[in-house]
Amino acid sequence: MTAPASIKTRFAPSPSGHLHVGGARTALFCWAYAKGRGGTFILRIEDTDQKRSSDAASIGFAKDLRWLGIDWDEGPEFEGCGGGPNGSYFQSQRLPIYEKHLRALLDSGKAYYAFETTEELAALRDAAKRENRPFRYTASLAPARSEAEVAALRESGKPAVIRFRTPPAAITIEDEILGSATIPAGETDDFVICKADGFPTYHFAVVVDDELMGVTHVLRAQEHFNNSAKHIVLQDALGFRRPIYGHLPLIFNPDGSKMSKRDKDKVLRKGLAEKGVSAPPDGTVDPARFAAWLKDKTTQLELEESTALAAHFGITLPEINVDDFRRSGYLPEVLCNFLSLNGWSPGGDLEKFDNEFLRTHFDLPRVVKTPAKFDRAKLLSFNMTAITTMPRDEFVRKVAAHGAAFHPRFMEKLSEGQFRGLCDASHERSKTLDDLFRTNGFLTVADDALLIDPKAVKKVLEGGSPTGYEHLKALRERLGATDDWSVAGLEAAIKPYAESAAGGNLGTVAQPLRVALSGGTVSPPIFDTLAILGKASATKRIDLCLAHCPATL
RNA sequence: GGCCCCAUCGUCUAGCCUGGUCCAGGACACCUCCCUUUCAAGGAGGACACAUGGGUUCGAAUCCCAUUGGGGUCACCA
Repeated sequence: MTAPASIKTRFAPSPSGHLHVGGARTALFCWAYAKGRGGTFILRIEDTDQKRSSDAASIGFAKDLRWLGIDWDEGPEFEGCGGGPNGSYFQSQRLPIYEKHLRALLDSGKAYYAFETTEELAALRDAAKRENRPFRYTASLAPARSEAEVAALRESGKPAVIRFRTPPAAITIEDEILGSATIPAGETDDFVICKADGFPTYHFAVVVDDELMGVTHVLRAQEHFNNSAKHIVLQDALGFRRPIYGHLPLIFNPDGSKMSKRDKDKVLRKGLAEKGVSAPPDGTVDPARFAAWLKDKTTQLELEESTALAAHFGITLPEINVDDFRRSGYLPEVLCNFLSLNGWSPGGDLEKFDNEFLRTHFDLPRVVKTPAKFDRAKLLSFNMTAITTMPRDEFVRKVAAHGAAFHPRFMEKLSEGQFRGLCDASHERSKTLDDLFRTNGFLTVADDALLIDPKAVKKVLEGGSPTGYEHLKALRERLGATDDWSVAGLEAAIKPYAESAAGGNLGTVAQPLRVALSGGTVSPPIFDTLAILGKASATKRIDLCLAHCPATL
């Protein structure tokens, strides 16, 4: 067979925490590259670090990937994706495979046991640093031992790692995105390929799996660039093929810092400080844990804890992970589109496209070499365009699904008719699927529990001539006599009043109403707000508001 | 610090490979005005970049070199 082997890419996350947007973009590009060329896309779980990996994280990754519209041909089985002849796709379940190849390297003298403890290595590194020279581990650092001595040490149970005997030669990495780069001899040291706990290191597992799974193209973040040198020497030693490499530019925060969960902690600390919070509300975080966290800025809360705290205090945490963006009401297709634009472009002026377009157009030469700063404002703009241009029914459907998932209490309190009315009033002003829930809390509080912003009272109700209260009182009479509470009916009832009492300036009469109904100066258009609330609730709110007005009226 | 990589508006980028059509295009953000029922949105304008210095060339954003700046990496984490 001389036909070119079909293309095979893989996304290989380590299942700790949540799927980061950077990882999502890597997955997207790997997926698009393979699928656009009739190839195969693999999802492989790199769980060789026992301490950090969790099943929950693996499932979370799979879910996030599916939400983004990414499917995999081989990998863990999830919602119809995965399976395949090269399993297991969990590295922790492939230990015998790694051991076999480790054995071969050991037997041929290309790898050796090393017995230094973590502390000893740290001391060596420190010493090197003091002398201002780089530390590189080589076999010559360890005392010369005969085979029998090594065997005896092994026998005694002394912890040992296996190191690769890196050949003393320069290594050239051919990269489809960056071009080729040569790492000088001696830069790559005798790195560890098997840890003391018997698990292979990332370097070893990746090389073995990519070979065995038939991976032809390795697309990964640029932070792995130097690792490729290690992988190449390993491939040579094991007699493996060399895949084609492509290292993708990194994605940073606008200030150039790394996007990490630390960012959430920072915002949360700041928000809590501004609000003067010194103890956690019940049901959010354990008080002792909270106190410890507050004291030590280097520690971080669990994601669930910070999310609960932020929700309680109305603090908006920066989105970092894919599920953060989902929670915030971004559309998956928009996130994919925007992520693709960070590091790749189809050329020309086109920038709005879907995954199908990406699949058929993505290529390596057009990947940019420079790191990108993640611009949420532009993402938000894309999201709004997508939302406001979708059909109304689709919007209602998506908002309802979002509400069911993230705002069940809100959904319960609204009737179907009210919800539909709210959607009609909010569609064209929604930047996210979450906006409507965040900004219309006044709809779900009891009429007599509505808090009115004092600043709004002062400005809108007490101010003006006639005052807002006076308008409100007049409006209350008209509304009481109105039975048609449709948006059009309400408009017909109120507009004439605005004509006669405010010279046609609807704003003058709408704002007092808005404050009485919503407690603040921002709400959906006033006729919609009235209609959604309904006559009973709206008139009650106005009455309650009027009851608080100064006696001078 | 060693090694590797990179360098166009504030940001994401087009153009660069195959020098002239680029006094550098688009998008988001920003500014001004208009519209307006709050918040948004919308309409019309506007400001804004080839990091610097040397070459090569009739001609350079595009090719070469240096400087500066940025990033990555130097783990029994991936």
